[in-house]
Amino acid sequence: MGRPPCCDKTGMKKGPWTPEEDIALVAYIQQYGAGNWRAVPANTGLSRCSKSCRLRWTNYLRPGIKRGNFAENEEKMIIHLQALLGNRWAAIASYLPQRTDNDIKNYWNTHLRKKLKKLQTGLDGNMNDGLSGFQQISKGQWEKRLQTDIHMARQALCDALSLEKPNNIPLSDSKASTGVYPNTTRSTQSSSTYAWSTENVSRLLEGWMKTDPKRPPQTNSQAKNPCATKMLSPEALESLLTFDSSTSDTSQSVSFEETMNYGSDAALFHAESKPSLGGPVPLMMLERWLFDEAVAQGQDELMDIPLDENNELV
DNA sequence: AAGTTCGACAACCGCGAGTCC
DNA sequence: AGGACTCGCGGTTGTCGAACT
Repeated sequence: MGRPPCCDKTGMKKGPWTPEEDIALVAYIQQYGAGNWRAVPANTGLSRCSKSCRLRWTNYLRPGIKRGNFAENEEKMIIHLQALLGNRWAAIASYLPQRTDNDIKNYWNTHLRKKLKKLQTGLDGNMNDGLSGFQQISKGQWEKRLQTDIHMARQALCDALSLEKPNNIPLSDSKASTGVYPNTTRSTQSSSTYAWSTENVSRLLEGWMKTDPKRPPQTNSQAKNPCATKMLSPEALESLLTFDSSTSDTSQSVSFEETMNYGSDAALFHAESKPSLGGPVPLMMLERWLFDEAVAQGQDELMDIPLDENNELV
C-alpha cells in the first residue's frame, strides 16, 4: 500500500491564490490558529490542499515577514551561509529575520547564484583563490564552523528561554507596528496589485497582534501559534478588501539594523516557522563570526564584493 | 505589432522526520 | 514496534510580465 495523499486531490484548486482565498485562510487562522492544516480546507471551504494552505500562510500571509529588497548585508549573509550550510534554506532563513526559506531560495536561484558564478569566472581568470577557495573549506574548518553553529544555536535557545519576552530587542521605530514594509516584489507585474493585498493581510495581522491588549486563553495549537489569539474583525475584513496600495511607501528601504529590530510579536511569528534555533539568533554575533572567519582565512574577497547602489555587482 | 525568449517569483511535488496511537 | 498521519524542507515546475527580435 502506497503512501496516501495528504488530502483528496480531486477537486482541489491549484495555482495562484485569490484575495478571497487569502482572507478565508487568514480568518480561519485568526480564529483557530495555525496548525492542523488538514482541517483547514474542510473548515474554511477552501478547495485547496492542506499543504498549499500551510505554504501560503508560512510564506506570504504570516505577519512579520519581509519580501524582496534584500539588503546588502542580507545578501552577504546568504552568500556566506550558503557556503557554510549548503542549500539548507530553512537553516539559512533562521539567521535572517523576516525572510522565508522560499524567498531566500528564490533569491539565491535567480540572483545570487548568477552573481557568484559571474564573480567566480572573473576570479578564476586571475587565480585560483577567492570564491573558489572559499568554497574549498577543509573538513576541519567545516567541523569547526559546525560546532560553533551548534553552540550559537544552543546559546540562542538558552537566551530565548531565559527571557520573559521572546525577543527583547525593542522596536526601532514604528515600521513594524504600522507594517510599512517596503514594497518589494513584482512592482512591474500585473500581479503586483494582488501582491499588495497579500502584504496588507500580513500587515493587518501584525497590527492586531500589537494593538489587542487582551488575549484569550490559548489552546494547544494557539500556544504554538500566537496568531491564534486574534479574531478577524469585520472592519479588518473590509480594509482587506479595500486596501489602497498608494498608501504605502514603495520607495522606503529597511536597513539591516531595522531588519534585526523586528518587534516581539513578529518574533513570535518568526519563531513559529523557524523553531529550530529556538527564536531569533544573535545575528550580529553570527555575522561577526562569519566575517572573522572569512578574514582569518584570507578569503574576505566575498565581503568586498563591489556593489552599486542597487546592490548589483559592478 | 506580433512572436519569442528571458527573468522573477509563486506554487507544487515528493520525500524524510517526527509524533501519535 | 510499527503503521498512520502531519508537517517541514528542498527541488522543481508553472505562470506571467518584460525585454528582445
